[in-house]
Amino acid sequence: MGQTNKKDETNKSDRILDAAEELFSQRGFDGVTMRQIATKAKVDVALASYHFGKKLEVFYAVFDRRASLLSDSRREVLMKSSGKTQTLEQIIEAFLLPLKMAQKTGDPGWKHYLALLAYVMTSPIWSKELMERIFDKRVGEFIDALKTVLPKAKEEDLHWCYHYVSGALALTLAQTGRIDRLSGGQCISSDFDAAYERMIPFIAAGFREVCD
Amino acid sequence: MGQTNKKDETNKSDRILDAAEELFSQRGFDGVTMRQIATKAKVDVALASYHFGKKLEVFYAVFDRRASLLSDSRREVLMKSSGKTQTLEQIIEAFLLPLKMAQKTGDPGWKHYLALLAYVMTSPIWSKELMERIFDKRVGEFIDALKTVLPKAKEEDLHWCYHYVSGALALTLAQTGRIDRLSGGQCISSDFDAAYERMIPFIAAGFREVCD
DNA sequence: GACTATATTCAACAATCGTTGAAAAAACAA
DNA sequence: TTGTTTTTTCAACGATTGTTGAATATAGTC
Repeated sequence: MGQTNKKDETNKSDRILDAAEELFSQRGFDGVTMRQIATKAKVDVALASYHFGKKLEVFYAVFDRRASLLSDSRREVLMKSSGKTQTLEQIIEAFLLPLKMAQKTGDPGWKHYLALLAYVMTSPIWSKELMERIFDKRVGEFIDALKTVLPKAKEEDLHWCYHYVSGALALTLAQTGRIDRLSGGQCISSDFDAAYERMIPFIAAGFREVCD
Repeated sequence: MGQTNKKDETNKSDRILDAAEELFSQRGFDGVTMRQIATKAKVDVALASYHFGKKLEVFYAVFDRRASLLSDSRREVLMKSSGKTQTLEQIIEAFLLPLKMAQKTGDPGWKHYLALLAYVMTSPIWSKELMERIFDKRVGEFIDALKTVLPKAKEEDLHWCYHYVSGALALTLAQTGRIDRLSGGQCISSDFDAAYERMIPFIAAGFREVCD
């Protein structure tokens, strides 16, 4: 096999996924052609089909590659902190931590993937089949954790509040650059630290108001 | 002219925009072909080009058609309530009111348009040119109104909090159906009343926590 | 070395894309 | 009516799309 060394950056199979990841995150599934992916990966057009099959399967491969890493990390963090008595803020922080860590790696691939995740989360067509597959499981665990600190909360209210969290998060991951423009440069889309720092107290206060 | 009666539902020019609106909101710009638009509008393929020009200009025409209506309505509501002393909740409610009203018309066109707006808001490529054109102006007015009830707020915090609002709103408008699934049918994506009802106290509490 | 399996390239396919010019139809003005 | 303008249809264009089969190159095994 020519694919023994998985960390080799000259590995063409990985280069294809990297290129596809960046392009899909910016232009969406239909806005990207197989030839654009191949060109960016510096690879022949036919090679992507050889390794992954149809264009749709390339998209799935890109999405799945980091989905489990993210979801597993989220489960681990939530489980680890579950036994102890904890605050609402700590639960929210635990939920956001894997995303923060992914960003912190400095790997541009993760930055692109988070934008792709935002694209999938907000898309009526992709949301169902792709979020259901991996990420939906974690939401139930998150909401269960919230119930321990918000015992009076109605199930319906919890889900709507999670919906707001999910939306705020998605727009952050999307990094559209709009907040840069609206704030006159005072805020920066890619500044995830600034985003998370305020998001936690913002969300916690919202949950307490609606669910407590 | 064959286009005298603007309200005639057999008006082909309008039918094209209606069809394009629905398709673009579901599949995005690149996921829709001129032929799909024409087929849904029951019109020849060439007619869309005749009336609006390039495909991109069809997209712009769809976006612009309702953008000013929405933005003007938002300015009006914000202005009308500006003089009086008002609560944080009232300011937020005023900001959301035009969207609520648009939904309340029962016109499926508006429902599709709001989903299209969510698509544009969360897209790195469309957000800049399309949101800047019309909607960005209203955000400054909204934040100015917030300053009157949150005098101690830092500009940076206000913008980040608005960013969370914008995200929560976008995901609501997108109507992805995910909350239906996660909540086991207890919540429904298209139930804007339920979404807004909780969004206002949620957001208000968040603003107070971060900006007060 | 020879042999095999995997990886990559090349060339080309049918299908579909957005767009256009000319013909035909409809609406309008006189 | 006749003439004029606008709208709509028709047919087709060249370009690009995803995908494939055969040819070539590379790596692995003996």
